[in-house]
Amino acid sequence: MKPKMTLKRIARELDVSISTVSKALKDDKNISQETRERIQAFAQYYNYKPNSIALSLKNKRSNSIGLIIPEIVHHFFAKVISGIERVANERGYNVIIGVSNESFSKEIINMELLIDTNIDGFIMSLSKETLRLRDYHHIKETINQGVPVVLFDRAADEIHCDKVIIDDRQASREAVLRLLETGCRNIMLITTEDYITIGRLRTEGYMDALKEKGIPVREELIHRTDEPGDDIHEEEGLQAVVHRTLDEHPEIDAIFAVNEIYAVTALNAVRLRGLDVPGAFSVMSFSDGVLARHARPALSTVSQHAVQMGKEAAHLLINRLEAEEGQEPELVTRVIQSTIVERDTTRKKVASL
Amino acid sequence: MKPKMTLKRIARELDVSISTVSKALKDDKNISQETRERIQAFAQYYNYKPNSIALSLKNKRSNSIGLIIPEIVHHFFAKVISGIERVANERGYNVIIGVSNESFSKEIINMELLIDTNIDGFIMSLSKETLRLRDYHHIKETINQGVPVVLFDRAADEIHCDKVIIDDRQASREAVLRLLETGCRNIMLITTEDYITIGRLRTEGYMDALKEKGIPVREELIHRTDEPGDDIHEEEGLQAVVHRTLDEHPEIDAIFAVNEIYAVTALNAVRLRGLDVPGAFSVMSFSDGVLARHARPALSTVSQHAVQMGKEAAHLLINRLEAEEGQEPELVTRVIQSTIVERDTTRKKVASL
DNA sequence: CTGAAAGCGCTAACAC
DNA sequence: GTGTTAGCGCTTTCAG
Repeated sequence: MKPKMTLKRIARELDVSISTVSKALKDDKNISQETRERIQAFAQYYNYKPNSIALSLKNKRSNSIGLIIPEIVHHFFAKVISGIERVANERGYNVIIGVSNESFSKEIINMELLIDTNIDGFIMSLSKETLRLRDYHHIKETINQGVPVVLFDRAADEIHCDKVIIDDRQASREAVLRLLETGCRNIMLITTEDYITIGRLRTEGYMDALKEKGIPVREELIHRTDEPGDDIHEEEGLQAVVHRTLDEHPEIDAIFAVNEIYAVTALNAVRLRGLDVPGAFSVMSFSDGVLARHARPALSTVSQHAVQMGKEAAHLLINRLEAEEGQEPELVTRVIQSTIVERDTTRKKVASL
Repeated sequence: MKPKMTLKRIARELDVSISTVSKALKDDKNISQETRERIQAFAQYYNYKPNSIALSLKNKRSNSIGLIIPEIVHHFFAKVISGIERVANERGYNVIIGVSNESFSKEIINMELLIDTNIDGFIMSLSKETLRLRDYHHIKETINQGVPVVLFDRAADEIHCDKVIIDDRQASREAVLRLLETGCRNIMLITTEDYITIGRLRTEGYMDALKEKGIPVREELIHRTDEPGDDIHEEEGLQAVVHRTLDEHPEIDAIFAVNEIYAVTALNAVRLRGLDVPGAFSVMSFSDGVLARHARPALSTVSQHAVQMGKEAAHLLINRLEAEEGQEPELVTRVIQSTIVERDTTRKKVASL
């Protein structure tokens, strides 16, 4: 293990002072051409790299950004990370991850851990528990301490910071309109409890679409699953719910689900009943995973452009970090456009209502 | 933004020296009980936290570990990360990620980037290109420089370091044996090119099982897909291959695939032909994703225990990092047990051959 | 043109 | 008991 090259070592070897080396490597014109070249060649040869820790200590910035996500084994978040990681690297930043596991306290602990690591700013998506509790003091404090935060996907109005979200309500509305346009009339909604902002917004979008077309909203056709989140548990439970609902309301001719897992589960239940999808029954879903693509029939979805979301978030944060003192950009909320991907669980658009 | 508490500030406020503060906070008995308490109370009150950058500079270790993975939007890797992240956090380390994107050069760039960040060690899984090129100089050099590396999943014999792998050959053998035991005789194999170590090992396991049961290996039943890796492209291509192969060899009564995507694609092709799964045709696959669980019929798989793999890798690395000088543990290769998860694409075990 | 010195926050050996 | 000092690697101001 050869010891790391440092300014000190170079200085000693070349019999100059440390500061001369430092300047020479910065091509400071105060140093004679000759000395500069000698030092640069030497540094080059020995592959000198400045010690980033020392730089951090000096500059009080680490060029690392903290990323807090609720869950990593999750296509949506994985894709967001990939977007973040890409632009962060391009712009010279490292990404340090913390997983809150949907827990309020773990979210806080992780933030503290990362703050102690001297990250320059945060990109995060709030945990479910945080959203339920509506306790955002840790985030507000962080921002007050001068550490910028960018929220993505799961944000909260109460927190004043840059945000990257999709217009869930609008996207949901469009998806439901699409179902209506292809002739569906009785659309069951599978969503989350309302404390999950995005679930609520998607529910509202569903209602918007119905109202827009003069179709009454029937609470019986709305199922709000509680815990399972987008996790796998309780899949059984959801299947049962679908069966029961379809038993009670045989007029239902479509299901709109706020996430992939719900949708695939529902789709399987529907097909088990021998219903023809998409001939007699349609299914549409929000999604960002592989599940939709590989389900049979392949699931039509509202795609969330997760990677773009990550990129956008990273840019916002880094722009702010690199802004001149007092020149910080205004707080913005970027809305990422979502698009409907028609696959095989919906009919092609035929006539307008 | 209140300025950070530092030893210096505490010292100034309390009118003692910096080192007294430092010692007091460490509860050094050399400092009088009284002074200690006074200082501790003050520090506590102002929420003093040592600056980790300064500590890193002093100790020459950052308590961060670098994680290099080929791809993040991938269930297997996401799960591994989650395992790593969990034990790293427990043991007081941060995880910094770099994604090689299956590229040799990006793998190197990422490693350099992370080394410059002064990470204490690496956990990594080799990119496909690296495996194909068999060029491991960057890793060997890193190890030589005294930065420990733990390889998981995609390792190489040539590299001397701790490894966490699954016994792919053995696991594959068992999976194929299982198919044979449930009465399958003509098993098509969908695998990767041989330069992907794990693909090759799984192919060998397939052969082992056949030989063990006295069944000749027929190259016509083995399909080695080239690029698509476990990515989604070329799915069409694979479907076609399956159809062609089944046309030419109607005696085929099972497919064993080395990953989920291949398997689901094949499964869909098989079902499109009207074959009864698992009645007349079985499908089995390696997997670590959600796809298998949600496919219909749900796919029987060899589960890879990715989370455990991550945990194991993190422990190995941290143990080495924290070993006393000269007391480093022996290099080990941990083999993670894989298990067969019987779902609905295979028949229950009935009789032994 | 070059170098000495201070400082970023912390620790540790060594004085007093 | 407490303080001084040096040092981790680097930048930057100020002298020479």
